[in-house]
Amino acid sequence: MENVQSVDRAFQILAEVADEPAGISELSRRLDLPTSTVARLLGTLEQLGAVERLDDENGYRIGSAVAAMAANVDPTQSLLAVARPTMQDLVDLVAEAVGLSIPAGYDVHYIGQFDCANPVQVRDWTGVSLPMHIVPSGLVVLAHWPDEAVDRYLDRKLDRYTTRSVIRPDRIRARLAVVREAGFVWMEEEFSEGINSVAAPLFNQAGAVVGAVHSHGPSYRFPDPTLRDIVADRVRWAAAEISAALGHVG
Amino acid sequence: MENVQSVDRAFQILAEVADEPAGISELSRRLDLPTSTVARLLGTLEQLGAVERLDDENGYRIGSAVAAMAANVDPTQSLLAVARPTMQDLVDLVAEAVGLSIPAGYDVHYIGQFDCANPVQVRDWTGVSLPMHIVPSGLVVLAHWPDEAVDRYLDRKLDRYTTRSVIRPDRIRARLAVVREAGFVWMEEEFSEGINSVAAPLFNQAGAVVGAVHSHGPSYRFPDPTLRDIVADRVRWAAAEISAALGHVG
DNA sequence: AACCGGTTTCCCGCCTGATGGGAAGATCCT
DNA sequence: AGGATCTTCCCATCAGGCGGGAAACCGGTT
Repeated sequence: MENVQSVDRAFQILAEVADEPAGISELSRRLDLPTSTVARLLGTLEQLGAVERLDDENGYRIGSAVAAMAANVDPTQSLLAVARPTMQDLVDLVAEAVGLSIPAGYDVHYIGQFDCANPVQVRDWTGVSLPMHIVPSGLVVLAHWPDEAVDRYLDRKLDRYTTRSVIRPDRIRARLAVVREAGFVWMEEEFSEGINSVAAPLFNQAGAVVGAVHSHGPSYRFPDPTLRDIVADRVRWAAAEISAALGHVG
Repeated sequence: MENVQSVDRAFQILAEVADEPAGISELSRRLDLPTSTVARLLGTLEQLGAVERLDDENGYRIGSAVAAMAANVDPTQSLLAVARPTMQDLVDLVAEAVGLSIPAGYDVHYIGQFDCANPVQVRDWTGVSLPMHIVPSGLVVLAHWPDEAVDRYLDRKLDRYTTRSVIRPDRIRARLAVVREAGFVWMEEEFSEGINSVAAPLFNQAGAVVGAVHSHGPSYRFPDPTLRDIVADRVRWAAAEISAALGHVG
């Protein structure tokens, strides 16, 4: 399939400008296009509201028309798209599969997974929903809910998935306090025999928890006892990175 | 300034698809373009990730690449862009100036105003920040904060702006309960002599309050006593509309 | 199986309109 | 004032976008 050159180039420019604002000549250098071409395309994009001129210095930034269109994107896809680059980095950093999930009622819903190169790996849980107290992705979400909401969650029958599942409300509460403090949590074979997992929470611009990043692998090799803290740190780093991309500060 | 035709058309398509998903021939009819042209442009947009094919039926929806780029838009601009069409409708419905604000610490920050045709109008407050208890935009935000946060807010010196300003914590608390119930609030000359205002809260996809819509006008004519409830209803409608565009459900 | 209205995909010759070089203008340093 | 670096404008050239139309495709109906 052939592409329309000018549209292709317009989006190259848009992507570049979205990444960080720039002027005509800088873009022309970065994309290796004639300045006049970049100027013309930018002019068109500006008139469409896809880019806006910076008021202080000269240059362009991504415009509000893009935001207006993005409002109609499926929020799940949107989160995935924002998270993708960081998730891919994380796969390399922890050398195990990493996944993304969002809260859905009393469950966490797995919306994406990025696998590692290792031939032995945990199956892809994308599309599956699980109770929050059973998986670390759920626990980190729960840890940032208001007390009343947590009360409501715990005031129901809590399923056990393995012999190691923690289902006593008071013990879960104690865990939540620890999680809030640490910013991540490890869970070992509490959801399924043979799988360990670690997760950290994602926050949006308003400071609300909107999902979680996790990494999981077969318990015989994950986590390597000497790397336990390092892996957790990297997952937490990825979560912070994605939160920042969502507009979260601090 | 001349525009690049193909880029222009690509964005027409994108805007149309963002508004609601559609197939090639439908778009070609709506935009009055040859189907082959629409097909070619859509093909390019698809490859760029700007649109995605619907999996069930045939047709396209807005793609995640747009969301990824939109992540870097200034959130203020983004909210304004999403709200703009509704705000403009609201101006016509209430025949007074309407404005948009976001919470910023203990203040609300006015980020945009749309004026009415009337020659006598309230000045544009864009860029100004005011304490939450002084303006209805603030009160509706406060009404949806967790109790602890409200406690912290009220446990400070609360400024008075006019003789009618309400600054007693217990009276503010009582108001918040009413606001939570009603979904809007009127305030008359509590911020400035001669200005009345009504506001309703905006919620995002996660259900958190992210701002407010208000309408304000000179107290000698606004609100018309017989239209008081109707105006409030319309402001509430606009807020619901914008919240829906932000992904809020219910 | 053959038909049919709707779709999407593909092809290709035409000529528009995008392209890019270069000049002129603007802006900012030193 | 001069030079460096940017943006804006102009214009001849021809690449490449254009659109008509044919072919393939897809469900539903007889």
